[in-house]
Amino acid sequence: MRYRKIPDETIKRLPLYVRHLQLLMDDGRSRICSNEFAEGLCVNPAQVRRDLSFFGNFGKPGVGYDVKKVLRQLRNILKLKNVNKTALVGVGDLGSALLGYPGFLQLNFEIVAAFDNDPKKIGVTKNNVVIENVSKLNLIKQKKVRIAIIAVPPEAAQQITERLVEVGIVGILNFAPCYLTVPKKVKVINIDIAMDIARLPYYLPR
Amino acid sequence: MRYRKIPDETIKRLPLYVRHLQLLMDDGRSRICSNEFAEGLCVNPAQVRRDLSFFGNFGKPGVGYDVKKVLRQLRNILKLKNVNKTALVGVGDLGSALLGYPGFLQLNFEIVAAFDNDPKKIGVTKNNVVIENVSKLNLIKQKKVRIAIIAVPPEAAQQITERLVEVGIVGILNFAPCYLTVPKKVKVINIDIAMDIARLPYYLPR
DNA sequence: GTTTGTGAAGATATTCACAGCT
DNA sequence: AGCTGTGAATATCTTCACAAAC
Repeated sequence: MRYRKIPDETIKRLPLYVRHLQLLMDDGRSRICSNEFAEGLCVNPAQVRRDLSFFGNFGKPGVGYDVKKVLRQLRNILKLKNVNKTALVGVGDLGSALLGYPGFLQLNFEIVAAFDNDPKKIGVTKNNVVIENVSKLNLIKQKKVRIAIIAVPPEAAQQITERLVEVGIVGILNFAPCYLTVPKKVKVINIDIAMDIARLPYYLPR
Repeated sequence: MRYRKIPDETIKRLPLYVRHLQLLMDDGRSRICSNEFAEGLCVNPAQVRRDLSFFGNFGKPGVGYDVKKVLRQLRNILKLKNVNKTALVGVGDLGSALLGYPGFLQLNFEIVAAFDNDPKKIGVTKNNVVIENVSKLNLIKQKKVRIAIIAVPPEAAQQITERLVEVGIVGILNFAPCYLTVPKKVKVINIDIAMDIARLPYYLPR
């Protein structure tokens, strides 16, 4: 394998591979070939082989891939081996749902701090996390949290973002329906639910 | 303009254009050129022009685009002009949040039916919608609903999907962390929150 | 002068197809 | 024989750059 820039599209698929490998392992499978693996994920087998080959020669010709080994490698590449401490800003309906979302824990993410500006919510404990006033975002620095989830209204999102960057956040999962401006070192991933549903009618018949 | 298959990537951007045009209109702008429009969305101006040109000659050389006209056209293309009646299956934390999500109404989506299998929830009214037993999915047929949001655990998602297709659903927004198998006529859009956060640590420094 | 719409070029991503390893 | 890893071919998407429209 020679060095090449790893495509973003590859990185997007790796978590899917991790989840599927986890299922295979739970099923007691120890080996898998690219054909069967790809079929389970509805992707092209060559795609799987190329994606994996960016990171090393994980497979054995004539045999396939060792489920456990590839799983370990991918977790390592994605930096999911150690707990990723995460802060949540905005504990409305969506934020509350995210606080209890089991998918995060499965991937080794832990929400260790939550913030809101509603006096009625501050001090309340939800899913073992005490909701703090947004004025106390400094707690993020103390707790050395580097990842934040933004679930506030769009008007507030940019200001919150800037304060999050100040206290050391370098990765943001943004649920607010707006574009965030951040320094180059900070990575933002946007989840814009309304934008996704908005293109659904286009594809429908009649 | 000659006919060409419209790229999926273009369709993904149209809802963003709709939202931005809405903001411009609320600001009282009546015209906009591709340069300024693109800047507001952090995309390339040529991209905007090409995206729009797939659907007709919306702009005037030397002048730009008429905000109102393009907004109307895009809403038309995306089939957002009439109310899109939507059913929600699964009224847990996430489902509840979606029931109250203002972004849907802004785009002309209305959740007209909600289903769950928890006896404690059935009969309860949330956001003006009565939660029904999942055994009553037939209501979807009666109400002529064509779009559904799935917010159930992954184990239940495929079975629910099949029943939804039986009662006439042709578009699905799937929040369950799994791949759904559907007939060709049915369009599925997946929102997999855990998969999005799972690639965030990869991009972080150190 | 300004800005569109688009052919052509460039960039990126996917898939084929097969040499080479087990 | 079975399967990987990958060069080459293909497909898809983005951006440039400019003639034509206003």
